Amino acid sequence: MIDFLPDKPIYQQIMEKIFGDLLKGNVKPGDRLPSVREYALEFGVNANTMQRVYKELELLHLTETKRGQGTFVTEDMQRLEELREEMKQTLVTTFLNQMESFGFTEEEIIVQLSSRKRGELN
Amino acid sequence: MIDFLPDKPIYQQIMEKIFGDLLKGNVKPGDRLPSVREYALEFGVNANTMQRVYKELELLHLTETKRGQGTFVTEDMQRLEELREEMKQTLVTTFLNQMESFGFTEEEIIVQLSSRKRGELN
Amino acid sequence: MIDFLPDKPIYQQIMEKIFGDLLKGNVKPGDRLPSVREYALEFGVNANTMQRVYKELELLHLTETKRGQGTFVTEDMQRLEELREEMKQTLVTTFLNQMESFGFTEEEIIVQLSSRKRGELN
Amino acid sequence: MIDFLPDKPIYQQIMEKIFGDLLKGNVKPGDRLPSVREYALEFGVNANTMQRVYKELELLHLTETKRGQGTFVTEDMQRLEELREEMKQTLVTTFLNQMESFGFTEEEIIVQLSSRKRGELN
DNA sequence: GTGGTCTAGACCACG
DNA sequence: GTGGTCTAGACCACC
Repeated sequence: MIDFLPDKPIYQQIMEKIFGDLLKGNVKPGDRLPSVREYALEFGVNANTMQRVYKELELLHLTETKRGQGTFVTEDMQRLEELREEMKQTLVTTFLNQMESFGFTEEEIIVQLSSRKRGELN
Repeated sequence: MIDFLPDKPIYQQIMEKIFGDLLKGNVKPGDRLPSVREYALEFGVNANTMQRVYKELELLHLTETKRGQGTFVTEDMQRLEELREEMKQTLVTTFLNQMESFGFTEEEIIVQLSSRKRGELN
Repeated sequence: MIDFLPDKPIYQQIMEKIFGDLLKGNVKPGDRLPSVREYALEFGVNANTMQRVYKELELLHLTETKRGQGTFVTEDMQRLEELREEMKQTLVTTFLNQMESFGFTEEEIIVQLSSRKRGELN
Repeated sequence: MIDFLPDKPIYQQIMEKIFGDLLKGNVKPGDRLPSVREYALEFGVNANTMQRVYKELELLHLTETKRGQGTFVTEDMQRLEELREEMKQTLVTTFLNQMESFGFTEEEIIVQLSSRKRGELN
């Protein structure tokens, strides 16, 4: 179920997965997340690696940690929406910049996008 | 003119830039590329870094080294086209996978893409 | 009314609050303090946490526990005065050491202190 | 020369020391800081601990790390000044809040401050 | 049981 | 040689 890319820090990949779960609503605001040790087992990583994941999530104000009780998803919906929007813009902007830097035309981009979507979604 | 992202290998960023120049036609097949030292100066990087760039470009068969004469862009147009297509697919696939993993809907993606394009291109 | 700092033990924060009440005279020597359970409810913390608060207060000879009757503020005024003086010195010394370790000049300290006081007190 | 307080993370204490050096001007903007390994030796801590120190300093935009070259003090003097001012305010505010929460009068604070200063500076 | 800190040591990517 | 990642395992503070 979990296979990490070799060229990207594991803790980042886990962060992104949890972040994705948050944005997709799989995890609700206020929910208690699994403990560091539980997640470490589930993902097959060291507890310290998970520790770091939670620390970074907290820096983004996505989670709050309550001493001795666990880690909780922020209830600040606005912050969540902000990050979601920010992420969307960043991904799209980065994508378009890359395409442009490699000289792909707008038409090519559209064609490729739609062909991929057909392949995926139909 | 050159500002490297801190989170990506410099040699890769330079590779991408040269690759982009190739794809965009700024550099023509058969053209002689600047020497390692020239480029190292231009980009303000270590000569070893440029060495690696050229090595990797050669592994992709994008360039050929002629002893004592310098490094030249491949004249194998087909190879160039192959890589161009491959790159296009990779970028688009990666982009869509990311968007999906963060739970963005197809509609959102379209809206964001078109709004960005308007901002950029008009 | 109660919001605990995340980076400091809750039991210490509660201790400081009660200590402050003592020093400010909100609570008089000989007064009976609320029971562990009452305080636990009021502060919204675990009863064990309050237990610890009382234990530490007793170690400081600030309170005395009478079996079956509850916890009472010490009537030893001298002890109270001692602790008050001690606390004052500790706080001031710590403050000055910190300011010094960050290289703030005596003048800066004075200016900042007086500007803050004006803002607060007038 | 270095003795760490037992009740505060070592990495924080080191951070504060370096931060203090920055604010005091012992280290100039643009200066290269000792490497992780050098500092680890000097402070007698693990290299990972120093790694963390540098990471946190970077989050504060106090340092910049150049791949394979080392860690450098930011040249953004404004950022430095900002943090200095912020730190000054935070320390003073925290100090006054604490004194107030323990019921010390303004006069007591002034007396204690000046007596400490005499002890220290004359 | 929870999260947080620290150490020791290995390995990698980069310049 | 530089910083960065990861693991393994110990120990602590808090609830």
